[in-house]
Amino acid sequence: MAREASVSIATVSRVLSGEKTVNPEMAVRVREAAEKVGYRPNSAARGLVSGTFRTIGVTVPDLGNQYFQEVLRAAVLAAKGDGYRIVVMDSMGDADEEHEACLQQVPNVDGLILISPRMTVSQLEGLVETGVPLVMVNRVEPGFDIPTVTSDNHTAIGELCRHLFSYGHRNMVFINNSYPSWQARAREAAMVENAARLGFSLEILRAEPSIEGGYLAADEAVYLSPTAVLAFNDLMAYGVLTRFSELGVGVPERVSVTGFDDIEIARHSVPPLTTVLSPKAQLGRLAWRAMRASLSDKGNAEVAPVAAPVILRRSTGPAPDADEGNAELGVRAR
Amino acid sequence: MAREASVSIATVSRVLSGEKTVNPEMAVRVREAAEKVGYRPNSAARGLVSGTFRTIGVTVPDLGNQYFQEVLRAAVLAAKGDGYRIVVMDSMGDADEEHEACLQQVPNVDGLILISPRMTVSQLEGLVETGVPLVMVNRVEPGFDIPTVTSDNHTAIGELCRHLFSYGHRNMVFINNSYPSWQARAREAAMVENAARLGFSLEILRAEPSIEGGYLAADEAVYLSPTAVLAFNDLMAYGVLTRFSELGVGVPERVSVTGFDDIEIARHSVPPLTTVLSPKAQLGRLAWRAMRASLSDKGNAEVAPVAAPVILRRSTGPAPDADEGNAELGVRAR
DNA sequence: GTGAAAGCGCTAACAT
DNA sequence: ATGTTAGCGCTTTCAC
Repeated sequence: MAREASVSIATVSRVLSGEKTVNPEMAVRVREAAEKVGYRPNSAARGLVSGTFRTIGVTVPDLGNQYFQEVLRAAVLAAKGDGYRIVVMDSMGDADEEHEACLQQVPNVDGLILISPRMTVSQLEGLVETGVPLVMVNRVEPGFDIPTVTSDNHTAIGELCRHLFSYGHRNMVFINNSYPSWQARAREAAMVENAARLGFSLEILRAEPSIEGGYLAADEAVYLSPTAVLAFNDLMAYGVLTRFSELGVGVPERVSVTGFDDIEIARHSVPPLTTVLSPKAQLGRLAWRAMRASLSDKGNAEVAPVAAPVILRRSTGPAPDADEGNAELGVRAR
Repeated sequence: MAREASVSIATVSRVLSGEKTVNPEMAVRVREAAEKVGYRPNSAARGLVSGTFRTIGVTVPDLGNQYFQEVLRAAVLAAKGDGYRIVVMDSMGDADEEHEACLQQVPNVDGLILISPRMTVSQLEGLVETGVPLVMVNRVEPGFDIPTVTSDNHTAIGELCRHLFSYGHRNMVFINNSYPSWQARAREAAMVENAARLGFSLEILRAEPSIEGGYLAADEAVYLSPTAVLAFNDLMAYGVLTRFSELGVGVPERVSVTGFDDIEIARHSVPPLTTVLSPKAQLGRLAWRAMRASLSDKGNAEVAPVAAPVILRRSTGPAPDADEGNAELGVRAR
């Protein structure tokens, strides 16, 4: 390729890196030659010398959960807009795997976005020490100076509880993520707080954050005879719905059910799920924006939590044998 | 790091590449030093000189579809077993994007696995010309000497049609993937063939391969008043189910519905979905096996299609006003 | 504006 | 068994 256009390799490099200091007609010649030979710069070599890869790595705990997929997609799109590529790593929920994959990527990327990371604090410390720019999504870790983007679990759960409470619900079960993620802790704390403040009884269960997890937990939940079951996420809520349908437990006549995230399935369940709209696309975009800021070395601005509105659908209704009360908070949606 | 253990960098390289020709106690010293300094070999540099990256790239058209996610996961696991890493690219259904992403990865990977690739034949040709080892999943392209792994659509659809036919169904609608993928063509051809052979009337619709796509196509389908609706995949079938539930169309009393793939959602829909179990994990494993064979330069063994059994659940039943006939083919499952 | 040359962090000969 | 050295394909000074 160097001599296909009869120029030096330095010039080729300049042309393909888009430097303006090249004779235009020579640039054209180079580009044509490149096209002809099918030449593509080797990005490994390029990264080796320039120390920049125009690539950033992202970890997610579960690619099978559409929630992460949507956050991811927004991040990919935003990054692409700035000429960056994203490579994805599915940690499959394993902290060590996640940590190891990150470490492995470090020399090949300009930065790492950790979505709902599960690695331990000391593993996280190790990552920070490599000096790679980091952005965290859905996890707040005090003491770390890492740009962080989250959604406002606290307000959302407050709204959800008020909604159910105003419908007369006084016995609720919260099926939390069995993995002690930051989100799990945050939501559980908010639930406990609301139970105390509003005055309703609350039981907490734990299950795998998947359809099957919710399905399996539903029997235990129904045994506690609540009038409302709140699940950690939509997948679990969906599993609960399925099991309730099998058990003949009417939703929402006998038990109201809520999810979290508002993924596609929430709109399409029977009945459609009342849930919290986690602004997935916005989280993804903000994550990229934070990363871009880190790369260009702007200060690590701590971003405020993104608002997460409650979406009312038909899986929630008045508690059996209760006054209706003032039940219309939030937005009715399909 | 070179002198942290007071050895030459070559020795470090040898130790970390696991060569046995090193003095054990020196190896230990090196490993300890590496641990201490937090040293990790730069895989870009390593790949640059050795020409091998222990990494392979995989493209999928839609990470949001659990189907692809499961194939992927199996491939990742299998590859990891051989010390290979996998990086994922989501082409978001766009052929050009897919092609471009592949080209970009070529200098950084040892091979590429294309899952349900959508790029044109000439784009595929371009990829082949780079000389990168390729494996295709779910697409057969005559004239290309690319190892290919597929599932047996033809037999599966035959079985599905026989099942419905024996239940008395004579008017079927097939909602195909609107994107003309190889799978779409293969399944449509099989449907047409079965309609002709068994003698039932068949209408073909097209829709986006997603829940929403099926949801939207359901109205059109019901307008054709079939007794059975077969969807290209489970996502679409699920959307059909949702819409039918809204429209008050009883499943399976009035219309039977089937999907394809057997992803988690198929077990958990109301009613649970009769579908074709596409052996996702097996496809992923075989893809990796084929890649490994390519890398070690075994001949490109064309693999036989993987069997895809029909799973009978409650979304299919006797056609209205029809004799039951001999309806029990396949396996009843939860 | 362009070419020559140094070197990014490694591995693979080749020496010792 | 270990150290020395030549590049892998690029970008980036530094001359011209």
